[in-house]
Amino acid sequence: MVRPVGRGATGGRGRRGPAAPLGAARSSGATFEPGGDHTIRDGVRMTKERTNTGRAEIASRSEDFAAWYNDVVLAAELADYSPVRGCMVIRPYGYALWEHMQSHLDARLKATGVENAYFPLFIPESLLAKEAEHVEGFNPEVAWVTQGGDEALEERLAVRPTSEAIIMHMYSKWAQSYRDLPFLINQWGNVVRWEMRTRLFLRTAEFLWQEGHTLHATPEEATERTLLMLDVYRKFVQEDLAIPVIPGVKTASERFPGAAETYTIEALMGDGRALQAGTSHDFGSHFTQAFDITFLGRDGQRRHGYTTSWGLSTRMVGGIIMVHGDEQGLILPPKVAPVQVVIVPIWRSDEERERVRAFVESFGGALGTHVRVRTDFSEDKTPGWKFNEWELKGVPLRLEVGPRDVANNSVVAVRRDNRQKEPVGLDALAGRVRELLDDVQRSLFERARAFLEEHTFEASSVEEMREILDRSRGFILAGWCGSAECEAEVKERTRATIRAVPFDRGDEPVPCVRCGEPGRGRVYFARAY
RNA sequence: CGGGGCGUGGCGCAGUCCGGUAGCGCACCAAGCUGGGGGCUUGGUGGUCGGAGGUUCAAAUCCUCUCGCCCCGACCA
Repeated sequence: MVRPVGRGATGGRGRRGPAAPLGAARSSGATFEPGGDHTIRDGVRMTKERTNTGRAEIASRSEDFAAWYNDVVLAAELADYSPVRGCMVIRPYGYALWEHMQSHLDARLKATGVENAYFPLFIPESLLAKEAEHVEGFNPEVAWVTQGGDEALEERLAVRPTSEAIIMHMYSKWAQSYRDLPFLINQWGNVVRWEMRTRLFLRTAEFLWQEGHTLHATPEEATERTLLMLDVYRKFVQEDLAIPVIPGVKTASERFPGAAETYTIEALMGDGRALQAGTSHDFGSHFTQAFDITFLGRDGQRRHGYTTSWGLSTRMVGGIIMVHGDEQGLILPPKVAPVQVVIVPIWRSDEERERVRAFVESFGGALGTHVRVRTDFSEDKTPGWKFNEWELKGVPLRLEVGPRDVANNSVVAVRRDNRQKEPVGLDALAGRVRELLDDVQRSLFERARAFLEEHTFEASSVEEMREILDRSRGFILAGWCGSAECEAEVKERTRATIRAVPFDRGDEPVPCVRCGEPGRGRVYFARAY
């Protein structure tokens, strides 16, 4: 819900006038915040005498994170609700962000030898049903096509919830000899999962992602691939999206249907809830057995191959919003920001405007060859309005250019993450812009890393976990004996799940938070999206 | 699937209890003044009140049915 500004909303920016009388609260109710006071955000009613500035206002991040998130997505024009239940429209600004994410990730995937291809959206039921755990896992959320035109189909078609089935089918056709292997194929596309409850970017019935599928001659090679791709994700998310992650293994209950092992990178959102940022699955020979994928080895023996798959979705757009955003709106990591630098010209008279325009043109073009620059010369908005608008949209760096700057042969640079202003002479502009963008990228990561560290706790009992989760959400490192019973019990009592069993948990025996039996090292628990 | 809320110009809402022929702010259009943190004035455009039935002289308002969306819980990238 996006409301006009000037209604005395809490935590708003740059608003004047007395606080408006309180109206009906948001229907959404309270959201709990780390260390927050659990207030319900007050929706505020319009009054006739109040003057509005007419700009979209967003909820306070600290008071109602969920409402803030929705408001930011809508107000920054990343996405909008569609007439189709559970499906959203990704708007140009949001799609541009996704495209930049794609190009960074795509390059990283290709650097490991992966090639892109495209497989059909429709998957015959008989194929989907071949791997038992796989069907069972996805059944509840599969959308089916039963009719084409006026004709009922002989076999119904699943709208892919994931593409293992169709790709394994093709792999069985293509795999002949060990000389053909490995198959390293990635697909950028959409999938459909009939979700009960949806949220913009975080969980929609249809979403965009990439899914990579590989086939190998040996289990070792498949495992190596699985871990390699997890590391590609880790680097992409940390270096390009500036989001620190915890890599690790999923427990059996959190494992992908049909996988022998599922690996994950887990990120921590600004409200202290965890988000799975990417997953990589080692299937062993589950799928090659089910789909009869065999090849002839060097020794003349026919044997089954080993497969992997790994995916990262538009959900990470939500991750960027929830990790970096602030009360003013989005903050985008420079590497993937659709607009990295926005130039806001300032003028009073027509004469000044033309002088400023000429000045901007004198350096804007050159700057634009290095970074993604947008100049906002629209005449119907004041500079102040533009400042707020582009901050809402998360542009990492703003250059203010007015008559004073023209006179000084300089501009005023303002970074989005901390709003620090500095004058920059034209001769140093290109270099300084690059430095500032790099520094914003770095600072965002550092800030997020500090947040993650400050919100990672140790607990030695379930009670203690509950206290921590009530007081200040985040990751909780705790001992776990390895049993599904204890895992389920903890979930039941705390709503926190095991997000990852870290690779570096050490050998120290630690008593299980629930039963006290020693397990190896500690695992990460959290309430998750 | 359970619980809650909401559908009235593009957006946000009032009006619904107590029927009388639709209103406010913003946005939008025009003009002028403005412009270094969400400007001001004046004048305008725009709505079969989610849909279908019904009651009535008269329905946004009352009755019945229906569709959709959002939020909160159980499942999931």
